[in-house]
Amino acid sequence: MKKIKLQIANDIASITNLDAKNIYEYIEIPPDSKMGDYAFPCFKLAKDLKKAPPAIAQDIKNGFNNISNDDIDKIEVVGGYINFFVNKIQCIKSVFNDVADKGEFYGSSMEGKGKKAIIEYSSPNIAKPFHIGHLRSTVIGGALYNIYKFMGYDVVGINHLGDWGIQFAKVMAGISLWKEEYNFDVNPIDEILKIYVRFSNEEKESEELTNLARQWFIRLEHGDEEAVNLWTWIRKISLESYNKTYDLLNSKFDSTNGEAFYNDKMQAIVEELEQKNLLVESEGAKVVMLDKYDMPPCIIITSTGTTIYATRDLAALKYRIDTYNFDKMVYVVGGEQQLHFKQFFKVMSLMGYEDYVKKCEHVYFGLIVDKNGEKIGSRKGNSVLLKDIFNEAINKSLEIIEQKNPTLENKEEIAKDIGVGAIIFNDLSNNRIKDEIFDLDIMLNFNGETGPYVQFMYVRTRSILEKSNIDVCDISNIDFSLLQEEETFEMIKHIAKFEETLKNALDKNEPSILTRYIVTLAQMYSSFYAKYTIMCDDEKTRNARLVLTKYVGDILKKGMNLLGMNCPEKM
RNA sequence: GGGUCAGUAGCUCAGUUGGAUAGAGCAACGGCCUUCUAAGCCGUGGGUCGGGGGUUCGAAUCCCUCCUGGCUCACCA
Repeated sequence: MKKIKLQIANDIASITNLDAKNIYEYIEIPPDSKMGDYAFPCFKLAKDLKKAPPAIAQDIKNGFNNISNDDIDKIEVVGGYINFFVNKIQCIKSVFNDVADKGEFYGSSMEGKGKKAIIEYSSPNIAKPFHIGHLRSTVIGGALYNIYKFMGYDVVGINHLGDWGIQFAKVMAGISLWKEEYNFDVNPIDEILKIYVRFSNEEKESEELTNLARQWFIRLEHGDEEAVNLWTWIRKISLESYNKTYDLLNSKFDSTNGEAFYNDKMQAIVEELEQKNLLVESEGAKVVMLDKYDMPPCIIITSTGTTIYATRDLAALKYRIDTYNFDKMVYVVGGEQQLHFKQFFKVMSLMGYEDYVKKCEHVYFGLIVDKNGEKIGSRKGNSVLLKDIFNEAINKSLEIIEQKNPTLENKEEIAKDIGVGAIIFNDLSNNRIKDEIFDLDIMLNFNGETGPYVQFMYVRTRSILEKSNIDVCDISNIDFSLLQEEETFEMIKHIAKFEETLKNALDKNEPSILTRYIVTLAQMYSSFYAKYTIMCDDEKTRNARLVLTKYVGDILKKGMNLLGMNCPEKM
């Protein structure tokens, strides 16, 4: 398909003596396929050629009379548009050959070859259990990780754990005060959360508690043995609990170097800032003034002498520059932190790392809100733990399976794929910048643009293929003219857009582009399935439809896997 | 108040970077199971693209202005 568009661009270019690249950019797809497969609007040429658009269109059409192009069946002029009708059989043939050639790599490209991308995502504060606020970064980052990899990048996924800082010290202070009142044997991470919540509440009444937490953090930064031991213990049990969730979400990290990892690298950054005359004292803290850039100061050392997240982000980026020499550095962090990233990027630029800062991008996203549009947070005590949400989703899926398909084997495993997949899919189905409404009933609805719907369509394709005994890998005998019906051809055109879709999703760091692509494909296949009998009596037609079924299934599966979803073979 | 993101059908959102008659899903209503999974399909209704101005062959899209909402504005991350 791409080749056909390119050919049209070249032909128009040779007729008009214009640059083929620009022409290619102008070519668009008509709103209705009855109007053609490609269209070239001539309005943009009107000024240069000093002619009315319809006349230009007619001229170009006439020009095509002298060019032989087997891929094009018909050319029509409508107003200022030239509409091209491609030869369907040629087109189907080229798509099928392309899919067959590339196999499981269909849709990938060489775009990222030889390039290194770092994706920082998930990055929870591990002194607390995994709650709903951590979901988006984990899911969006995970999808980007997979997509970058598929597009040929050498990817480093970093879980920049929040295992340092005053927050962590609050938990430590809380434990030191109240450890006798809690039992850490059974479910230590839950007890730690209770302590954190209690500390946060009591802190509002007592400044002493805040001071105590600061003391603990100072001790930790100075390597005090008791503090370090306590820190090590909290980190270990937190990670154990986190890994259970990461397993469910298929999250993969190449590094879990969190903030603590940079503890011994921050002194160097502070010194470098001092050397470059960027640090000033203000209200007892050491800061970089950014008023020239219309931003508040960036705090590097607090008035109590400890570091802060900006310090750690600076040290981390410096370390990554030295260690990885990346081509792209993507921070998957919530939109609340936009100012922080702008500040920290600016400071890094001022230090002379502008070339690297240009390769950095803060990929942010909206909040998760409940049905009433209220933010779901962990501070007000209405904390929603991710493991509880997953359990609820999985249980609901199981109930539905019991209802719809009680004889299914391996129900628990499948319910897990459906429940977790529904949550991932929901998270990735809207533009990531918008707030996400978290409503399990909507995402588990099997009708509509949901994870279960897409999974079900995939299962259908597998179910049919299982019944057939033909070798669907061999397309040498397929009669492509049997797939020319309107909707079928539309679906094949959609298949041809897979690579473009992935490239787009990558360029914009926007997994929802892929999600919507998959939904559309699933819908198209579902209509196809309802309208035509795939296992029909005519062998040639059956074979053609089966091959198409296989390709659709493969792409659906690939797409879901890239998003981080599992896909059951039966459901 | 400053910064920033957003405002499209009753609800949740798309809209190919300025193109042809603004599209999906949910919800509502009406059809379709004796055939490959009805966990599905088909159809109907539903719009001042937040308001107003401007730019031009052409605007949901670009510029200006106003209105509304989210996030954020130095020692939490």
